Amino acid sequence: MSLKYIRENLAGKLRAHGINPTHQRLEIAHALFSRCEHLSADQIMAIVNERHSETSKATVYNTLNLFLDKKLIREVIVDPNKVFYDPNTSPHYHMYDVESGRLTDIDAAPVRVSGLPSLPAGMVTEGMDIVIRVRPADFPH
Amino acid sequence: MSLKYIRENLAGKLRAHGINPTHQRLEIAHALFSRCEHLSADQIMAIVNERHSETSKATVYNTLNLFLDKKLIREVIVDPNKVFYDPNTSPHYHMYDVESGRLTDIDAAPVRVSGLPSLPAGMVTEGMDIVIRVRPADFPH
DNA sequence: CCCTGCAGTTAGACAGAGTCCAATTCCTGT
DNA sequence: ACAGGAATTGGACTCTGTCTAACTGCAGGG
Repeated sequence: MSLKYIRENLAGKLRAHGINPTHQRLEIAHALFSRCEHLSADQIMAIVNERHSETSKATVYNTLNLFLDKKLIREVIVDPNKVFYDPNTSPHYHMYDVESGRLTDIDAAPVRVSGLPSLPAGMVTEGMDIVIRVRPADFPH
Repeated sequence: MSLKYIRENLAGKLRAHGINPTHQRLEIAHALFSRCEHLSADQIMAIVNERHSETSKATVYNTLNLFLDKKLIREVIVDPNKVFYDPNTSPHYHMYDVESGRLTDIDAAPVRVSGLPSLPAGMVTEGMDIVIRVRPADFPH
């Protein structure tokens, strides 16, 4: 599976979500989807501009918000300082290592949650986030 | 139950958590515990300085972080822009109205979660956060 | 009663994430 | 080649939160 192949897939993926696949958008999508990690905006900008500065901060944010809007990626809010962007849009939850800041996926399929109250009238669920905060056993509390 | 009574309780509460109850700390504790809501740092500062400016930004943040440290309050991270401080330290989860930004408690007692994977070796759980994101049914998607 | 010392508070400078805007560049269709 | 809309850009700006160095105020000892 060549890089070219990945990129062509990416362009199709963007189009499938109604996004015009420009050069910068492909770069950013590639950063997110090639390594399947949770990245923050500044990490993405660093990756995209590794060789030589090609993409501005404004574009990175524009693009990420566009991707969010078109439901190509998800936003994970666990750290008060920054948002993580998650290329995995299948139902899943997260485990957050508070020491290292590392974020791991938890498949939602086997998870069952019961005993939740019913929603207030006129409200609908957008989604449910579960974050398990963990730390190394020897980490100074 | 007079205001005085509430305040004396508060002072005791702070002392019980190893916090020296100064004037500013009591003001901030009162803002959080009298109305049992989820407030952000700037909301707290606005409340405390309603009459005349008495408490600086630095003190508000110092105090909130001190309260967090001493486990008098909890931090709720649902909004990318700001942290909410939660005076309710009993086990509970949250419902977040993405339109209004309003945050409501969900008692943890009746809730059961099963099917979670086991923790990686050497890791311990700090806690589990569940956030149900809701919106009005007629809210423009 | 006045020192001394320390905990708490303060203003303001600073840092980092994210937004906004006006100007420019890039495409695409003709 | 050209016009027009979409995308991108740098830079200024806002906002949340932190840091620092100076200041305040109180408690305990002489």
